[in-house]
Amino acid sequence: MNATGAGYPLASLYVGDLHVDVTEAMLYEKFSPAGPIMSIRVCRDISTRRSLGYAYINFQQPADAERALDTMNFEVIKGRPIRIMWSQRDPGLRKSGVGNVFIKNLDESIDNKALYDTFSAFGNILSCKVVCDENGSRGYGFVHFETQEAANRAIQTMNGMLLNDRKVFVGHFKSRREREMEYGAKVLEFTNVYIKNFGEDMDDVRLKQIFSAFGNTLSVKVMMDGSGRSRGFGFVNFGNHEEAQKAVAEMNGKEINGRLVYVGRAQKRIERQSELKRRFEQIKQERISRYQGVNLYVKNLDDGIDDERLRKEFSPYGTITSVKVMTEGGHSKGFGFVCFSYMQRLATMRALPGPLLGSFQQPTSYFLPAVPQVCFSFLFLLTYR
DNA sequence: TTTGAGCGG
Repeated sequence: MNATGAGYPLASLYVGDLHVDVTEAMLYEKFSPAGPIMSIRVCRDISTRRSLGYAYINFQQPADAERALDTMNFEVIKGRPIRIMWSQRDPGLRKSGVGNVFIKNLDESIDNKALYDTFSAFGNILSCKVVCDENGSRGYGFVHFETQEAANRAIQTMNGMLLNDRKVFVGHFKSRREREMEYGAKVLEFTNVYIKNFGEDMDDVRLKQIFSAFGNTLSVKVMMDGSGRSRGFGFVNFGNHEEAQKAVAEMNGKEINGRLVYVGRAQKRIERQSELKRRFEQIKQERISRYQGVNLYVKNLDDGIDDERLRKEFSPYGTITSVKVMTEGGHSKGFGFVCFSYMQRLATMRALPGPLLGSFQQPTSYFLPAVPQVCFSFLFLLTYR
């Protein structure tokens, strides 16, 4: 397909992936050798005038535009390879993703041009790119063909082939959403089961005995520490999902070695990491909101002051949710925390001696000699670690 | 390990 194809403006090129500082003048300099140019426009944000990273080059002759596309694609301006396509105002093909191919495990030596040349054997390419960062190729890229047929040919021929000694994956492009859906469907069909809390007295053979009751176990693994002792958890992979599900349904919460065990779908490492992270964030958030503006830091405490005494001294000011004198080796470290319930916050502030009110604005320490044997200083903490 | 962005006057 070329500029004479249906729907293409005759001699207009779309140039994308432009550095924001690229100007019409720079583009003119780059493209004018290909032939007489009618107009060039870098598209800009209407209010800020900042470049949107793409431009149009309108040639007088379609043949010149075609030559520019063939010879100048991926040329570098301001350190960035430009990506040239025919101007195609109908977004249908771009949006549908038909003919879009994803390639991974690319050798770092394969750049945009090499990818383009390799895949153009299968049909007309609308757009092509190797994804890069500051260190060069990230080893994957995209080739968007004009037709599904060309994409199919490319996948059929190239998937699993060696490209500069690396076996590349070539498949239809899938959006993040599609991939998540696929993964979700796979998760629902899990066969691998995770068991924890069965203690040290366990090995593969025994675990297999227990879980064989639910079906055919393809693999059984009790995780061990360096000295060969059970770490209290392991995995059983079943021949099919129904067996795995049955094992979970019947064994979760049951007793093994006198302990209540957890039995559930085994997660991938990535999945588990993200769940742990999420849970940690949630706990942190709860803690912040629980203590926000209500926790008092008390320092300069006499050695004899314990939790009990601290609570007694502060209880006239409101409902205390927790009191803690920090200790080390059984000895007071001379400071601690008193936490009031949120509803008590204002009342607490009003009840505290006048000069102290100022301390709520800034993390300043105040010395309060009026209370016998106990010296207080206050500052409000936003968070409590 | 890695599954995008993108169409004016």
